[in-house]
Amino acid sequence: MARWQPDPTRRLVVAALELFEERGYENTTVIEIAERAGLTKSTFFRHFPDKREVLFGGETMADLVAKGIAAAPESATPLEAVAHALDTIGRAAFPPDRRAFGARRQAVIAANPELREREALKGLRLTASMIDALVRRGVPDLTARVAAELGALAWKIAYERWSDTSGDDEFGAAARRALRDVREASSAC
Amino acid sequence: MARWQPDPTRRLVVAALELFEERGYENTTVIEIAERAGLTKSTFFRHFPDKREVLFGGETMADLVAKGIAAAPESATPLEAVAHALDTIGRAAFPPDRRAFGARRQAVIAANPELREREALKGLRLTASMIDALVRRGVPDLTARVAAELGALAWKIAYERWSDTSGDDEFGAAARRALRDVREASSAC
DNA sequence: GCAGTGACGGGACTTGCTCCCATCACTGTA
DNA sequence: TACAGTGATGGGAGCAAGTCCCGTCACTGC
Repeated sequence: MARWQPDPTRRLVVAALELFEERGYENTTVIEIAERAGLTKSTFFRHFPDKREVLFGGETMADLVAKGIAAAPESATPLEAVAHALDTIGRAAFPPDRRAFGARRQAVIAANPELREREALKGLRLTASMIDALVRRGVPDLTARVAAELGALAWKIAYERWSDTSGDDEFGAAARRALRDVREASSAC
Repeated sequence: MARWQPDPTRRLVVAALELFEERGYENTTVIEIAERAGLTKSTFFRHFPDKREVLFGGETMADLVAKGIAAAPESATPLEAVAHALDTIGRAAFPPDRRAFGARRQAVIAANPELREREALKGLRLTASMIDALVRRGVPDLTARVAAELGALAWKIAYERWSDTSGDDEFGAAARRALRDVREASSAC
């Protein structure tokens, strides 16, 4: 018999999400999460640097976006490069079967200030990563900052729509629509 | 003789900033901050909800921006309303004699992940507040979100320039220039 | 003179998080 | 078959953040 059950990281995430839904983030102890996953506190902190991160670990969106922007055709404008990146990400990190998980995760995050704070930090990282990738393409600094900010907003809107709706959209389509909407709105400011 | 020294909140902020500069945020204990201010841990947590907040408390930028947007002339476009708000804030919350403090504060925040995280949350609050104020003016939701995002970026750039430079600019002027730059950049995306 | 009031001191307690060491199924090698 | 690594986990000591509750005492108004 195997010494340990497989995929401890995933088990911790599932246990945490369940407990946060049942009794709220702040009424849940790291020890309780670990126990439900059949592990201990020590092991929890070997898989995640802190309690909040259990809902944010895994695929780092910032890296994916940076790669996507770098891979965009050279002729693309800044926002077109961002669109290319969002499209790539949709295929890589948001398969349709993860939508239900995404919706539950979003609800838990929205209900807790600490988790919203961590989400805000991830947003900053995403933006910083986009700025960096755009500057590497030769985009002027200020233009890159604006394009990244608009791209991050589009990403946020797309993720909201994708996880909230019960339709059968894929993330890429939602992202394209969101970016188009953001573009239109920015010319109406 | 008075029972307590005056302005305990300010004394705590000053003590915290000094200690963070001397030995770093994470090598500084709440007890140490309180002791340098001539107080105790209990009193610290009566003035601030947590350790991070000691550098973010006080004038809440989100409220000021909301008031500034609401007070803008009715004919103003979304971004003009934002400009009006930034201008008002400059006069109210960023007198020239606070620039040195602002620069020290920024350096400490930049050096620590926890403080950057809190700053990111404040940024979200600022944006949310701007969106709300714009929607109240009848601005469509998506337009409001984009204008708020651009406004928040302008605010950030203005604060960076204002606290970093040794010139004699006032915050309002820096904000106007930043918003104009952001506007130009957004049409180059 | 005298009973509130309210800011502060102080200590007990929970929990997040770190560190260090022991355990033991699995691995490759002789 | 034997045997010394390896590496993920268990477990416990310890520190600091943050909460709670209660006592203290200069100030206040009557």
